[in-house]
Amino acid sequence: MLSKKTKYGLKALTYLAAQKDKQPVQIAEISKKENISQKFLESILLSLRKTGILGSKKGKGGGYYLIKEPKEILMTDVMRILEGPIALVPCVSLNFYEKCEDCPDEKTCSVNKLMLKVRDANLAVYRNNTLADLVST
Amino acid sequence: MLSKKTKYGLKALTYLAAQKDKQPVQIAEISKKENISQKFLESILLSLRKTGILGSKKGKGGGYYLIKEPKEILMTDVMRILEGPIALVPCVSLNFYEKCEDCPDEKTCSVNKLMLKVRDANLAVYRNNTLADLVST
DNA sequence: AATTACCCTATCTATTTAATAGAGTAAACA
DNA sequence: TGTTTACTCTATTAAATAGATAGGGTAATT
Repeated sequence: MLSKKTKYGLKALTYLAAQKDKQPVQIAEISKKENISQKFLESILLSLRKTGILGSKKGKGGGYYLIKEPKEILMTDVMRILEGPIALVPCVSLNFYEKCEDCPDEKTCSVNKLMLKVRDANLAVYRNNTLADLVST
Repeated sequence: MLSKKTKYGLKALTYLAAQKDKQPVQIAEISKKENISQKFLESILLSLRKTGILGSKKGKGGGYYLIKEPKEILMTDVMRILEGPIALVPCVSLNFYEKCEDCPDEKTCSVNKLMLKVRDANLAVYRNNTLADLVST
């Protein structure tokens, strides 16, 4: 199941991408328009800023804005920041690889075998989609 | 993240599929060989039996066995039983559809848009893989 | 009839998710 | 320069879920 964090994050990013100008948008505005708890949204936008997806401006007229063009923002990056590893088990993860402690041999492990295919399929989707693809035209 | 329930279930099914004869295999044997808590495994195998994947035999010489040939057992069915809906959000689920309460319009929802593609990609994998594909040769 | 192994219910703990509160800090503008 | 505005951080809490465990009950073989 997709976490609300990811859901909210995607909606917020899409909202920012749909802006005509590149003026900062206040958290309160996004939270209101997209039905998201403001405080929760704060932490989500913060993590997107710290990982280089968003920029922020303080003071009057401040808010959050996209650093790059929507079509330059890959879903692989967004999903890894918001949802964590794309792989469903650590032993098939590209960026967060870990050996399973209970599994004697990855080569013959059926879970590993299936999840490798699942990872590749998901990766293909996330690599072929950018934030621009999520904005309704 | 894949639940341990699914992980254990897949390993148990693979273990059964790898049997030469079709004699029932005891829970204790699978639990020992695959490093799975026996009680937890009991409940997993039970749900697989109730959904028509496994058969069971009681008494001496009893245990669990596959009802169909491994290549007839689709991963779509197995995953739905063990892990639940394949879709990451209910609004794109084929078998468990539900409207999102916080989303005004699915047609313009960016989350819906992305998750639809993710669902299709995952579905393709699960439809093209059977239990036979998980057994190491 | 006794054994074996499935079957069911209930409980418990740890972890994670989601939401909330409150205080602090930095930048913009008058 | 000071006030406003809005971002930033820490901590707390409630709810849900996962995972594991215990113990007893029941049905089918031999």
